[in-house]
Amino acid sequence: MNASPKDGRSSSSAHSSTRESARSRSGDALRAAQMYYLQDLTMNAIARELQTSRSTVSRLLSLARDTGLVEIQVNNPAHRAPSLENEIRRRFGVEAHVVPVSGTLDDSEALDRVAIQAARTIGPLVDSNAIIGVAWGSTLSAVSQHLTRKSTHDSTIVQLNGAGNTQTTGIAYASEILRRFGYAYGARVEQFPVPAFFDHAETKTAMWAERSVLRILELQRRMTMAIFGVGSTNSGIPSHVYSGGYLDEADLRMLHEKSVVGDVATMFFRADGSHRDLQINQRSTGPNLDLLRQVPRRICVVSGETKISGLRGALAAGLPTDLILDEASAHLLVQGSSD
Amino acid sequence: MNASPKDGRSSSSAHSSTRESARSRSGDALRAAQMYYLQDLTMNAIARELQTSRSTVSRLLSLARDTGLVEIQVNNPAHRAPSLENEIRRRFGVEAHVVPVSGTLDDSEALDRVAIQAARTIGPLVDSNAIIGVAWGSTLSAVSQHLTRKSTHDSTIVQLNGAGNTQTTGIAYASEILRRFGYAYGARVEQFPVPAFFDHAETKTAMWAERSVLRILELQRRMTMAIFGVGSTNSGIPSHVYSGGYLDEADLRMLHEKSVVGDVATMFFRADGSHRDLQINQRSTGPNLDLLRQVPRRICVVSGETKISGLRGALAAGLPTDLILDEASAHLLVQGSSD
DNA sequence: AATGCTGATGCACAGACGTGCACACTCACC
DNA sequence: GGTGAGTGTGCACGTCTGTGCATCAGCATT
Repeated sequence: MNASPKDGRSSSSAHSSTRESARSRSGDALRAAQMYYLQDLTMNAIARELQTSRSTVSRLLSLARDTGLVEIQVNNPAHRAPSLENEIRRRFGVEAHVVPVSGTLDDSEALDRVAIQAARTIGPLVDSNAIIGVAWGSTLSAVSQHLTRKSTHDSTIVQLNGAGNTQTTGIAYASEILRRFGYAYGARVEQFPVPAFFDHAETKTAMWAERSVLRILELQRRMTMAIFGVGSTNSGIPSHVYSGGYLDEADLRMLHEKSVVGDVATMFFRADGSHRDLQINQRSTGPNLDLLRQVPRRICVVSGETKISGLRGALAAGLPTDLILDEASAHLLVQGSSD
Repeated sequence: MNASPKDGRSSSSAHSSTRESARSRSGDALRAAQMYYLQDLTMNAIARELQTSRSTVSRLLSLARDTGLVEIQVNNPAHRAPSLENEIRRRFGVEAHVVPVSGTLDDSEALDRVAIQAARTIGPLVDSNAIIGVAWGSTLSAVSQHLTRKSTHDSTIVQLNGAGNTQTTGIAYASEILRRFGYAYGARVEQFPVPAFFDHAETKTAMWAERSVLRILELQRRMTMAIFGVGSTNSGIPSHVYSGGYLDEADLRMLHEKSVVGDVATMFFRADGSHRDLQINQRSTGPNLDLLRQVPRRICVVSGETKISGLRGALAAGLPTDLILDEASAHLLVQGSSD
């Protein structure tokens, strides 16, 4: 990053012990973080030692947090009674992270809180040399806004499915989502410049032979992690995909007729997880679900009870390995399904 | 712990979705911690959701921290310029954790801050099924007072060397140190009820064949981690060992004559790390240093510039794998030794 | 030299936080 | 049934912390 060459002037002859060890902003941030979080000094005390003002220390500390210098983990001791997490793991075979939210919140606020916690949960899982597939949609957009930075080497963010669409332009936000991920983890960003759905399956076939597309597909094949939400057909507030002009009337009718319950990255499935025979998936640019299932870590973020039926389908299809969802939905999930 | 059966009174009849999921104190602590550290809510907001007062939330949060529910790490990005840590690793082959302290602190305060940070650094390294050897002395005493709890299964704390001594009684604190470690990590504590030094090497030989002693030695052989300070002969403030009545005049003279620079767990060594020919070690109850070197993780905590020469010896002898020390000492350490 | 721009700083204030204290409740023992 | 120890709670207070604002230094452009 900012390779400030100010270190050359080590000098200061025999400066007893204070000595300007990396007197850079981030160096100070590290020292401040150690003193604050590891030695329990107050910001005032730190300011004195760093010879600066208390408010600067406050800012240094938020820098340290935002920058990933400080990592705060909340570990859920697995050995608690029949916690929701355990229950979900037992029934669906996925690692669950239940986000506590009081039931009386409006949807967008709940989404926001799930997103914050999701972002912080994902952080520690990101490694160097990772290839991270990222979908788009309101959930992922919210998550992307709360990522904390963590510098990695040689990581790549790759778009899971096309976002193109004739009607709205607002969908430039797909690339915005990717950009945020890339920024947070210091990773290359690989967009997937295709529409969400082709009009004709043949076009897809043709495009899938193009080298520009093949490069993306190859990256997707090598993904080490995938992050996505779910769409749900019966959602009260329909997902982007269902209302944003991606699908026409006929498509929607067809989804209903074929008992589709939801989608992940614009690949649709039924309640039992079946999907291979759905024609529309041959026009979708999302990842082949069989391929997706081979990604070592597949994180699904869900907020809102209306998405439950879509989520059930995704679970039946074995798509996620990790599930981050709000408490109310978690309750519904375990209630609705028999043991 | 306190299995308070107070849950029976669920009350509030059909409370829509709040629902008393594990409405125990530590359950609330977990929820509060998630909301505070993962969702950035204020304590007030959390209090509302948990239907309690803000001050209770404050207390829940400190419980969560003390209890190890919340873990705060400060990671030092290795890829910074010639940091002290890197320099020490390169020269001495140990992982260094330099504790920032302004040079103008009195010794006991510096020790305290090194100890706090040491305690927090050690925490994440402790695992289940660990066997942790712990020495005693002023440094370890300070560290033991700041350990944060972390529940483990089936771990053991084993005393590294005897603490018995005819003169002072205050040495009951050796067991106090162990007790604190045991409490913090939920581990069994195995004391080593022998004097620090035998008067006659033969007594040690005899004792070392006793089954009670063999049990401890066997545990020591299987240690997964050892934690110790260093003693330094030229220390201005002499370590306990050198002043507490463990050694007589003749012993001290001998240490000087043989060019002993310090000790770890009452096993002495010279500046070059040599120790096998020191007679006194045959009367000491500390662990054979060759054996100590086989422990996978060996953490040495040092505060105070007077201990540098002892520390140099310990490094020459290859005793620590990890070194936690204050900044001033770290500077001295790298300065004094040629590249 | 004057200019505007960017980013860091300190000040001051409002809001958030930790903690001593008094009180209420539970449980165990008399 | 009474009583006392132990524990958890809310209140109130003083301290600690985040942040808008004005300022200033550094730097590039005119």
